Amino acid sequence: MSNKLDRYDQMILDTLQKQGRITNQELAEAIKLSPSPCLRRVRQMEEEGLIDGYVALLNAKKLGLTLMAFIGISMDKHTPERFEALESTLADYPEVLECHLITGQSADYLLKVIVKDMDAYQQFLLNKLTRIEGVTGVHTSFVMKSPINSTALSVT
Amino acid sequence: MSNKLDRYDQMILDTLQKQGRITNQELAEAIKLSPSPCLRRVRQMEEEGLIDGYVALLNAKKLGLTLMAFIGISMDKHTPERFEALESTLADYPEVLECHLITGQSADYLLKVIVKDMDAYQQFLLNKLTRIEGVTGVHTSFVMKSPINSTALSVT
DNA sequence: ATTTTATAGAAATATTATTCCTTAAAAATT
DNA sequence: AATTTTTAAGGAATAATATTTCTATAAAAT
Repeated sequence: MSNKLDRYDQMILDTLQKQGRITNQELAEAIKLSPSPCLRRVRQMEEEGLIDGYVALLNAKKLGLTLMAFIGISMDKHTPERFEALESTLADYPEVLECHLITGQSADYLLKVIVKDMDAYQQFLLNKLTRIEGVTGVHTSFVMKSPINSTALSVT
Repeated sequence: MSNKLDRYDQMILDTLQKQGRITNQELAEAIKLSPSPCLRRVRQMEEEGLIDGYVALLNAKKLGLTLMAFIGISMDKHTPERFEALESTLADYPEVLECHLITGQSADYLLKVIVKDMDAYQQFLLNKLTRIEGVTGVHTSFVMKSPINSTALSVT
């Protein structure tokens, strides 16, 4: 763990967050370093877990997934059993991209969900979400547009 | 646009959503196809825009970014000018990972924000968010934990 | 000033991507 | 049903890239 990121590391992370499949040679050129030390730095940050992984981002619309929603969920009891059961059930549903335990609302969880259309949403709600033990309330906010949708964190 | 994804395409997308930097040879092996047609398929889906791009996902905690929040924003007027001004202002703030225009709440926008700590959050709120023209209300939900946090869409 | 440590750069080698060509299978036409 | 057309797979050669190893250099510590 040789913490503290210098300029090179920051530029590497900035670049990889935008172009995850850039070649090491192009990356090295972009940050003005030769390929060997550039690759060494990348590998070390991967080792350290600073870089969690690499993923392809798909176009939801082109896949026919046109409806995104945020769903607030209220629970009857706030016991670990209830929470764990809900979390592991949701983990098996591909519609659920995110599940956050939150403060500050009547809701306990906030979900981000992507489905094909309103019909699929209804199915998800009726057949999956509301059938989970302990779920007492559900509040849906549909997404009309997402002017910002990034995965890039600030490394400075 | 030769739509309709066959099994090979689905497997490619599934794999690339998990391992965005897998080599073409390993990918080909994983889906039981030889490297040439495998690469052809990947390139075509990139061309079609089905694959939006590739990114490295960083570990927020290890970067010192320990606080995630969802923020509901209410606006005074629902005019295009107000919306555009807010959106372009927020686009310049690296703390803001997502911005969604939503239905179903008193809020008009839902933001996903990641900052270093509560102090940084307060700065963001006071110096940035609440200074934007037209913002009348702000409601924050802090994230305690995120048992599910994925970018992978279902391709079946 | 000298040793130690850390990191850059160069070059050789191994691996991978890419292109081009051939072949096979499926679809369409007669 | 046979033939043509289209589509996509597989193989092999080539180009590009990653990876390793070694050397040199610069910074830090003694």
